Amino acid sequence: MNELVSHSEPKARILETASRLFYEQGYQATGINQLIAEAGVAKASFYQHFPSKEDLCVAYLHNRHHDWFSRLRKEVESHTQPQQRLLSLFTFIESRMQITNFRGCAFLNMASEFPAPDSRIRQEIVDHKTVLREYIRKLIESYRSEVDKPALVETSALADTIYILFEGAIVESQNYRALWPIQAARETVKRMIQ
Amino acid sequence: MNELVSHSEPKARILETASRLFYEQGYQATGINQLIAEAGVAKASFYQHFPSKEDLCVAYLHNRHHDWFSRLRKEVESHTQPQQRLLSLFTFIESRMQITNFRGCAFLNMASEFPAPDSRIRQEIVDHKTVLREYIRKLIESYRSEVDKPALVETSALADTIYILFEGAIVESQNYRALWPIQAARETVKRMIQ
Amino acid sequence: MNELVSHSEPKARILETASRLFYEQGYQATGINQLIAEAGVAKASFYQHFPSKEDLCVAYLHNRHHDWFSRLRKEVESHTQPQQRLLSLFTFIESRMQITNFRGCAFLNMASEFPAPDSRIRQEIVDHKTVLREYIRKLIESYRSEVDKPALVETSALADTIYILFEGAIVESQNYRALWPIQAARETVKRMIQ
Amino acid sequence: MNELVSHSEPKARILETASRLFYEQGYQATGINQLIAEAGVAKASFYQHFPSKEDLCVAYLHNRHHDWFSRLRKEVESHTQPQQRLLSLFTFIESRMQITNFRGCAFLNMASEFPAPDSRIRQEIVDHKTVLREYIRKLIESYRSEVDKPALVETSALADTIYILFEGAIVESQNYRALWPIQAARETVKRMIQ
DNA sequence: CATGAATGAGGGTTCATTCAT
DNA sequence: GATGAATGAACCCTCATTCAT
Repeated sequence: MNELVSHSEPKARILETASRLFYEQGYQATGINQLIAEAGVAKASFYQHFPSKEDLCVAYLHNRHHDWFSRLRKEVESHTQPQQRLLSLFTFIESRMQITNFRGCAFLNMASEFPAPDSRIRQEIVDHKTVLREYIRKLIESYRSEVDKPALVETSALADTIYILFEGAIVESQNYRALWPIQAARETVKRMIQ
Repeated sequence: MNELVSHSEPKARILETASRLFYEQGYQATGINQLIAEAGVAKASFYQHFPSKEDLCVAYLHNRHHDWFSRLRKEVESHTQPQQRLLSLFTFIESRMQITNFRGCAFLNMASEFPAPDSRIRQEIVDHKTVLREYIRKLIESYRSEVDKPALVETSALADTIYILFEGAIVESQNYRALWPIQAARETVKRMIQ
Repeated sequence: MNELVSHSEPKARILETASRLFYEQGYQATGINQLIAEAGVAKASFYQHFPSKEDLCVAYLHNRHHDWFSRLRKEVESHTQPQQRLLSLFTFIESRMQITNFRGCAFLNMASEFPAPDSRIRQEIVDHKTVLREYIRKLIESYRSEVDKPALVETSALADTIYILFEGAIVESQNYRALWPIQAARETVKRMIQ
Repeated sequence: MNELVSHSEPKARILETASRLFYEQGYQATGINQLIAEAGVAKASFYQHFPSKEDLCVAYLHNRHHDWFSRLRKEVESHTQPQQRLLSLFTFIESRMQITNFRGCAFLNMASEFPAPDSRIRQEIVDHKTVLREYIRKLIESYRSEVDKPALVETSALADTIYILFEGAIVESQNYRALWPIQAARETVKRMIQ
């Protein structure tokens, strides 16, 4: 076996390699040949595990959704105060953006390459964002149930505002390759919930 | 000449066609062959006007920047009240998203396909967003100079918040193929500047 | 076990499936993967029963020869008059062409895909046709021994004429997807043996 | 330029090579890689001239139809007596079978590989055979208008019989790699028209 | 005896670019 | 200045076969 490649199972190696390449280079810029070369797998082996490149992409997004969310939850749940929990959303992506060299959101990037609205890939992306939006809404609910502060806006409206700030912060951090958009969004949220 | 093709100059036809295809399909998904076929131009003619596909992309972004901004300014300047001007940012993209079938921001979409930070393409994108960010900052300054309201946050902080809401609203409207993210952002801004 | 798959023995299932697919699609157009999938057999199991695709093809032709001939004999032997027996050759293929949606002769079709003259596959085909030719010759002999009619041509010459008409009728029925070539050949034979 | 290849135009070289390979090996057995290698043409050049392998096949059949027919006509028209003209049909294929090493009819062979009845390829094949059938019918008409012999069967019936004998002779000559089927068919026709 | 994973070679097709005219 | 033919590299995918279990 090629000693330069991981000794994990082929299917796992393919998914790991795809996760890296799709994220770093994009979907279309990543060819099957590069993918199998870096995964150390024969071409037909790849297609035994994934019927098509698109199927691999769906698996990648599905996998990434769980990875990313478990990381996010871990970060959020390391805090106990509702306000801190909300703010940790931004601390989390601040850290992620640095680690990923400001590549941004894997899901939004993928959506840019898939204009057709009804593809399975777009569905995975919407599903991911829907879960995130709901997660933020629940953090707001917890905050409001614990913190005694007059509500100027409805919970769901506040949640969507924070969700949109969160998303905007990611794409602008990616664009400028800088952390100020995330920090600005966090400060705005801090004022909203203090 | 193909009668289905515009009679404008070849270079202009190429740029018009590229604008449509790059935006609707993405950069990588648009091949040179499709481009010259739909532009009604010979292949060598194309390469005489644009040394490479990447050069065409730069020209496309440059061109689009001016188009988009002139449209935005026209919309904003159709209002006189500072608050209305600010809110018209969101009215504008609400309209644009519907017209473009929720394809989102041409610049952010392109950035997703170009991870390399130092490319001319990324530079065009950053330039565009920098101008937009500054434009919003100036709208805030006008608002604050005309409206007598105690400032809770600095002008530049408010400007960045609105800028990030603006960007987040676009990407989420694109993602969900819905207008609620734009409307939610606008309502948030409305509360901030009342 | 896949309930859609027959419960016969694996080897028999493979042969049944191959008979259908090779005949309907052709040899080259039928992949091993499709074959084992539709037969409900594992890939390695397939290669245990048939060392290669070509071996399977030989078995298919061998098998088909016996099937086809037993059907033909049954049809022919349902008649007692020598003339009727001869004409039933054409009635038989008229019926077969309709049942098989005008796919034609399995052996001639296979020969088209195997130009190399010395292959085992070509040998199977020649063997089949040789038996058929001999069968027709014997039908002629029976006819001549029973029917008292002056012979204008030698028995073997008449037999070959009918054999060639038979073969020509099949390929042209296949070509035009029509029965008239078979009917025309039968009428010609009828005149020859009246 | 590769000195081993003809100096004719690329498109012509492709068609010549395809004519040889499709006929000798079959359609499916001939890969694009082999084709372009033997034609001495780059892959993309091939696709500039022929949008697909199927298109090349259609062009091949069309081309072959004209070649084959002009050869046949030349042979037939070298005779003046109607009977000789008819019999020269068989002399012609007797010669052709030897030249082509008993590869048989390019059109019938191709039909074996294309079961789908509505393909353009099948249409080319049917068109070819329809022209041939009509040609034979006209030869019969000429014969009957010139030769004073009581007609036992209708002209069209006789024409179809000879057509079917012609076709049967080709496929059986191909099968046995022998000339006797053609000679047998010719003798039969000779008796019918003497 | 049966299996599913793995393979190298090749399938047909398209890519962005260059060249001779 | 404009053209269409030609190119090598790469595209995604499937082939018949083998091997370890």
